[in-house]
Amino acid sequence: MKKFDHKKAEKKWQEIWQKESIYEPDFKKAKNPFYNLMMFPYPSAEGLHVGNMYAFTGSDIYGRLKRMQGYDVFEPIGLDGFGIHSENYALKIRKHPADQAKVSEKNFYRQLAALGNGFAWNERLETYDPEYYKWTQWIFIQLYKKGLCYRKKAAVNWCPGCLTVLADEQVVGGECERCGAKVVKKELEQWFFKITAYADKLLDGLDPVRSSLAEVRRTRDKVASETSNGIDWSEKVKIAQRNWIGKSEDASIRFSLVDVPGQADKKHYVEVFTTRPDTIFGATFVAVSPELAKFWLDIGWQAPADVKKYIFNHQAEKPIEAAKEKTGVFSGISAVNPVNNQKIPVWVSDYVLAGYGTGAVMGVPAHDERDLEFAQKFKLPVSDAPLVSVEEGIKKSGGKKTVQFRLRDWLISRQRYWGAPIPMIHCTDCGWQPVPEKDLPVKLPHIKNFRPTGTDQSPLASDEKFYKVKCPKCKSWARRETDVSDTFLDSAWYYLGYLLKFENWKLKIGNSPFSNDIVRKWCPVDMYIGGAEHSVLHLLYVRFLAMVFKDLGLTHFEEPFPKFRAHGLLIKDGAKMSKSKGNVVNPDEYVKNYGADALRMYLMFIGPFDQGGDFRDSGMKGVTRFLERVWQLSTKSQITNHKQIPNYNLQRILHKTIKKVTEDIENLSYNTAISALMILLNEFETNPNFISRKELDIFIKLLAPFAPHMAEEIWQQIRGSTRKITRINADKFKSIHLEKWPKFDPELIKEDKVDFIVQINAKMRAVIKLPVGLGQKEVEAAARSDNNVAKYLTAGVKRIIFVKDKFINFMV
RNA sequence: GCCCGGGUGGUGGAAUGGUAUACACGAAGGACUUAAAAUCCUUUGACCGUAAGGUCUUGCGAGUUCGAGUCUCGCCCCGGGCACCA
Repeated sequence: MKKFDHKKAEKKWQEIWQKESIYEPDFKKAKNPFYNLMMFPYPSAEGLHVGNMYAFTGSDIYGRLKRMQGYDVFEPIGLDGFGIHSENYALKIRKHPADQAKVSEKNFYRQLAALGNGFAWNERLETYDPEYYKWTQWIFIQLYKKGLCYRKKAAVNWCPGCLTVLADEQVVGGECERCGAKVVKKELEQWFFKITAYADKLLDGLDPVRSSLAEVRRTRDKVASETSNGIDWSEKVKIAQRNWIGKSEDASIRFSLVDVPGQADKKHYVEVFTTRPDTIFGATFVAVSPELAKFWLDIGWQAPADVKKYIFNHQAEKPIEAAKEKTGVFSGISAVNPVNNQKIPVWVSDYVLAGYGTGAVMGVPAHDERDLEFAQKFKLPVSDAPLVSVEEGIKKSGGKKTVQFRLRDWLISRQRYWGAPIPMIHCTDCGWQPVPEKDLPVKLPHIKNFRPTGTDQSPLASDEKFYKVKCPKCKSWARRETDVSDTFLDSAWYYLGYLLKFENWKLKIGNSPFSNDIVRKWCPVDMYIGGAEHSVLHLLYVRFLAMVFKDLGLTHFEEPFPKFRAHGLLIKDGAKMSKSKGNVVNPDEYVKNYGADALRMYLMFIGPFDQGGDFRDSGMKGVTRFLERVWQLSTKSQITNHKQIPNYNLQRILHKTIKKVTEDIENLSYNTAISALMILLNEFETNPNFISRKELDIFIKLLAPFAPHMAEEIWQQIRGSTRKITRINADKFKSIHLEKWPKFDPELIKEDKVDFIVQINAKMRAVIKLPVGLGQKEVEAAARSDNNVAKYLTAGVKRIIFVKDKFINFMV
């Protein structure tokens, strides 16, 4: 028997699928639209990572099930090609990012095509395409006009590696998410998106309490997803977002200040911020952040020299570090505790965070570890004053309840080259003006010197042709903003971008691009799959923008992804894959040697999709064997002979498998779905004479989402000559991937006999086969007649526990 | 420190409170072959036993239950996230 030629078959079907557009939904006429989205990759020049393939395959299998279940599935693909990551690589290999993008794009699409996924290639997009970033810029302007985008001088995160500022979300453990350099704080004026204005909404959408989905359901044209309790997301990711937004209810309490040089006592005050107003009687000092102290200096405080020095030392660039040794200095000022009129010292200390609460805390060493540590270091008293209730603490101190969020506004500007230019113009007379929408896109010029400057200026600041423009308002000379926007802005709306691409980018600026029928029909996204590492980056930004779009009347939905599932991480031989370890798996090699189908199946068989798995070369063998056995069985001549001998047992296993595979794919439990297919194949092989074409057809359909090429090859071979198909007879060709997904017959699944477990004192002593539905008496009799059981039942039976069709337990 | 996941054979991993170790890899033995690869068959948690059968076993220790990998409590270890957020 001839072996399956995966190279030939994969190439052939990929071409035919594309020619026949079998994965292109009819956007306008589709009756059951299903938007199956996978996080698009940034095209690293090293090529597609096996981790990408793992994620894409998982998403594709789900999409293929839905397609066969009769949905009009839209599974788009694109490249998140703008941004620091791609640019850093271009810098490293001394190539212009725009040139490198072309190379990466070609390579990536080639690799993606080789996977055999059901991508809608016509709608593919790249974020660096001017047609795309025209709308990225348009979105920026809409936020600006709505007052959700502003410029502010602030202590921001500066990456000395990437030579640009970063958003809080992009600083991981004090290091740059991209290059790993230690991030420092720098005082700079930057563009921000006011994501904090949506903090409450972002939080509420996660929770079952106030379901924003109810609203979606009312307004959405297509069938609402089955979720009724907030968004249906992996709990892990919801928790991460909840923590990142970090809502807490606190109190702010006013302490009047005394001993301020040259000022009357109690003329000034400080607001301290606390979650523990119940501990206020134990306050023995007040601590303020250096930043707040600096503000006091600015408004006229005559501080002692050492205090000034301390404050200024803490304004400089400094690395973000976790829990270091606390430092501080006594300010000379004292504060009065409003509950007992005690005079306590005010310290300036770097353990107080400027950006959270009021930038001042009351030190209660008896009830707070950090306060205690500080008090011990500086020999401050520790009071044993008793606790009161929270309410009493607030009431007696005259404090007020406040709500705090940990979430900060989204820093959107970058001092880099490879991004969408921020569409703003600064005029000395008129101030900041958005670029008129008709002038979009502001094209990124192809400049020679694209290297980051290391200053607070982007490389574009050296291109006069770019920045020297007329003010849109007064027409006098003005300066264009030369920073570009964060890559995460590109990816925060791409799911809508695919739908604009369907219209060939033809929408005119001035009309709302997102409120058309197509968006109404296809959004929100039905199933979103991606990495959990984006829990507080991408996934938060997308939700934020979706809410803004809704409020601007651009779209009809608030949550872009009612259903999201995070996939796990792939490791190699027990260790994380990394370039430095040299253990990164390149899918090309495996696709070439084993075939895309085999690699797909192996990746999915390796472990639970949401938990990831350990890639071992030895594991490829199992699925390769399996597929070859499927091929051999399917191409055996007698099966095509319509010979059918009724075999009840085989039917039962077949229908059980339909049920299991269907449910497992729905739950993304691909590993167990595959094992069910293996069990069925084993069964087929032991009963080769009982299989007719009907059984084989069902099996091949169940296999189709996992091994799309081989399934198609078998399907078409059974139905006639493949030679004809190669020439494509469009009238006759019907892909297996558009066939109906098999349904199981509940009657056929029912067992007529059952393995009855017989226990004596909860220890299993026998398994006896009995017809289903027997009562306790019959089972007891059958059990007693078993020799091994009988020998334990010589003494009297005290009690019998009986569960129908399952087990019987004799207590002796 | 806090919040999530995990811990099951030699390995990856299965198990609605009811036969623990499905499926696969690996290994051992056999068939085919001049030989090897490939393929096929058998065995494969540990221990005792010729066998029938028995005992033990899901990180550790308790508990609930007729019955616990699964539920509860207390630990230990691994992975991930947050972290001077008052």
